[in-house]
Amino acid sequence: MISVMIVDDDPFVSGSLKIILDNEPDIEVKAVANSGEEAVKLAPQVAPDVIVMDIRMEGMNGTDAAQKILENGSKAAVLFLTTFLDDEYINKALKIGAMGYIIKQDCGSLPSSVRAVASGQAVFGGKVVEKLPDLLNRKERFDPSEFDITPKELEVIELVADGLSNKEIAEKMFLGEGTVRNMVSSILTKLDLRDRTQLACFYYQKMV
Amino acid sequence: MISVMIVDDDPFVSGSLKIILDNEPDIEVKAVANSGEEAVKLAPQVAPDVIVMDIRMEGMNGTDAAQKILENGSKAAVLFLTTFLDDEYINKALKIGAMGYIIKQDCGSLPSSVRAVASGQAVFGGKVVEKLPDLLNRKERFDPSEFDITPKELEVIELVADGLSNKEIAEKMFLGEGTVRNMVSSILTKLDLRDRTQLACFYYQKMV
DNA sequence: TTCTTAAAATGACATTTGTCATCTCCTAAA
DNA sequence: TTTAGGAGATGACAAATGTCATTTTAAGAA
Repeated sequence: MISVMIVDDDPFVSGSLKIILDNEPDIEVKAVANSGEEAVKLAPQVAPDVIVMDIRMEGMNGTDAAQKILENGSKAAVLFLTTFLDDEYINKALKIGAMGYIIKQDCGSLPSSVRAVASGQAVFGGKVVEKLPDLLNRKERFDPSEFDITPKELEVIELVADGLSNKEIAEKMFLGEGTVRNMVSSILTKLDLRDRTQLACFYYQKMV
Repeated sequence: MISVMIVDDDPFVSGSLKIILDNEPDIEVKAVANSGEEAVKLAPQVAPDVIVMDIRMEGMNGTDAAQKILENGSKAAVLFLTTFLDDEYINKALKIGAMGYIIKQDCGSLPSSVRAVASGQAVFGGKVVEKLPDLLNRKERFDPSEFDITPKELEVIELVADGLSNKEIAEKMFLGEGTVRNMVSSILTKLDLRDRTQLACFYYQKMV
């Protein structure tokens, strides 16, 4: 039997998660916390095998709470939930030793993810993995807002620096090829560069 | 019902895996391949949801086989098995879009891993995750003689990776523009790349 | 609702790029 | 000496790229 603690500041969400997980014969929700602080307090008493935790919460956020809990000696495997792709958190989640990072939307996969995490495997939402190499390598000594580079443009930059053609980028981002061309063009203007190769060089010299 | 194909060049291992997985009510082993080549051949007919594959095999290795299979349009989620921590393979596995990378030893977690992978989550053995940040940052050293890159070609590569156009490179090296074009073309062939941007990426990822 | 603005797409265009066949030198080996 | 081979060059060509003007679409503000 896998014992679970759920942490989410939205009672509706935590309630739903509890129902989903309690419905599984081999999973038991032992506690529900409505904030990071409460989770830190409950963890030692409950001693769950798995902690399912929202990463973005009012007050103490998910990663900080998890860090505290693990520092306090908990053996729990932490499985983070996120509504969308929070790039910024993945790094920290990995660093503190989280065992999972999945998208809230596909709750259908939650039980199997909990089991996998309980058995010592690490689980990531599919989309997260695709970005993993980029995310871990990025060192951010470049401030995109400085040149008002939009998030979408940043994505294009990373794909160009991965060697993709405009057509490939278009497919990956669900845009028209011409659009990508325009975006690249606009990026080049903003960064005062001439072509995509210079953009790739810029990326590796200034952004990685 | 999750359909699975098992790939391992050790019949004892593949047999054991089949027994373990067939024992699960919601998992069905549809095929067992004893080599990478066989897996590539079988994949289109079997069309499994998940491919459980040994990463280190005689003949075609796991990553190459998986790459081929995915290129052929298979929608399968690939779950790699490894006897211990094969650092070298993780990078490539991630790059080709593998959905799992776990340790053979803890077969107890295999069913739950298969389920998680089938539901679109990515799964990694616990120890793998700890090493992930290091692994992704490390770059394999590049040996120019390996690809018989001439010294002059090496110079061209560096200039391309500096963002220069063919014309600029030609001026700098006192060559014709066409010659530079041919040299770049030859370099691309040798390194199995498509265009100068990919060459620049290659340079920063493998050569600097 | 209408108006406004930003994002996305289109089409036309010049340029760059990558590939290939071919040609000219030049040099080293026979 | 002849010859084979490499480096460099040329021309032709298709494809990809970057730029620009313009249009369509979607979403918000009025």
